[in-house]
Amino acid sequence: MKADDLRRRVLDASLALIGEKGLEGFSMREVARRAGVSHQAPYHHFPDREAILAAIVAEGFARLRDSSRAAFDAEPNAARRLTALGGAYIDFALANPAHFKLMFRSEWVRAEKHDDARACAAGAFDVLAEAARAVSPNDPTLILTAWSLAHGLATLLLEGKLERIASGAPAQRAAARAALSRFQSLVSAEARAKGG
Amino acid sequence: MKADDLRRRVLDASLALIGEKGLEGFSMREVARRAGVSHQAPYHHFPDREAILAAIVAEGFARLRDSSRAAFDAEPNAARRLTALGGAYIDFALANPAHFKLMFRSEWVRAEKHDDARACAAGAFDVLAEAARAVSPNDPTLILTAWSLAHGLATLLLEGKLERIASGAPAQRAAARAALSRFQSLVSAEARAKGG
DNA sequence: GCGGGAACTAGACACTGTCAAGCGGCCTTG
DNA sequence: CAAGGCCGCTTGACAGTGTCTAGTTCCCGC
Repeated sequence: MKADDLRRRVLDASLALIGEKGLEGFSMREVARRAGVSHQAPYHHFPDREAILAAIVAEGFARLRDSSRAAFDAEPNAARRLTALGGAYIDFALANPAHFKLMFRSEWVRAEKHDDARACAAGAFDVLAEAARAVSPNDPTLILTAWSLAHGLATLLLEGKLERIASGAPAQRAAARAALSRFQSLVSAEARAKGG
Repeated sequence: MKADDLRRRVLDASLALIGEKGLEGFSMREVARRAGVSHQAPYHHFPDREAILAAIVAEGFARLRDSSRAAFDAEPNAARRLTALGGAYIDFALANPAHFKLMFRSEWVRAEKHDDARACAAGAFDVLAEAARAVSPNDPTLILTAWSLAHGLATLLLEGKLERIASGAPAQRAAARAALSRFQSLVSAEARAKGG
């Protein structure tokens, strides 16, 4: 078998399995079965079950970092850039639900124990921090407010908890976008009030 | 055994177990062991594992509803009331981490499938909706923005993801409070701008 | 006193994650 | 070319899980 070929196959099988059956449907042995190997073969590439999930977490943070960076570079206006980052955050969560859930559920992966996951997470965070500083340099609270808003929207959306707000996934997605731009206009209104 | 005595003991043992070992440490058989009964006894009070967790979810939403209502009644000013509700939301999450996580993680409990959990959730939601309407009656977006902010803060706090923002749990808690009041001042500034 | 059901126990089954041991082929070294 | 060793993988085992099926014990209404 090609070098690390099985490693990649295991990760792909894991993602497919989680996509089909949800996080609780993930199982070492089922992954091995889907990869067409014995139930112990994956242990030659990952020390244990959590290591597989940690690799997915690292991949997730890397993707989030990259798409955040792309959104950052595409929008020159500082206030709109923060909103664009929020949109990228939500888009990422919806496009990679398995990754996203694992990234923020310590009962599945204790991300801080896995070096590459932590490094990728730091990279993604830095983009957001830079964008928040560009809006108001001396305000450490803005980054937390913006992040929490985007994170809350993404998790509630992903868990289907917004049925009471809007009916159906597309309407919920639109509502989330509206909340983001609402936040942007709140920030802008404050900036104008201070400025004039 | 007294009627429903074991039912309560099972729930308490479950919460204690989750508190000690986390969600992933929860096990039907260990709960039975701690309740001092055979591994099958709990099945006489709950159809399956998820039903135990669903009962915890219902209890959680009931508590959240009650403490939200208390916060609502204690604060007459509409804008400050929304912030107070956000504070109550975060306090609830920190005081009942096992409840809170289960309430919003569909891989453990599909809350919508359990009637009493759904009813209690609706009750809690109504308090928030009423408070948001009091701030601005014709703005369906405000409730989602406020809820998402509080929810994002609570989950990030609970998962220990704010280490990059502030070091140590007390500082992170303070940062979350700051984000909430920052949001309140954003909303107030907008209201003044519109008013004048 | 008796039938029936409710609360509980005991045993089994298929499944899980992981440890230990074994096997075949390639790479290095002699 | 032969020998040794390691790497990737397989097989088998073990303890633990959720849940099904079958008992057992005890109380309550007739």
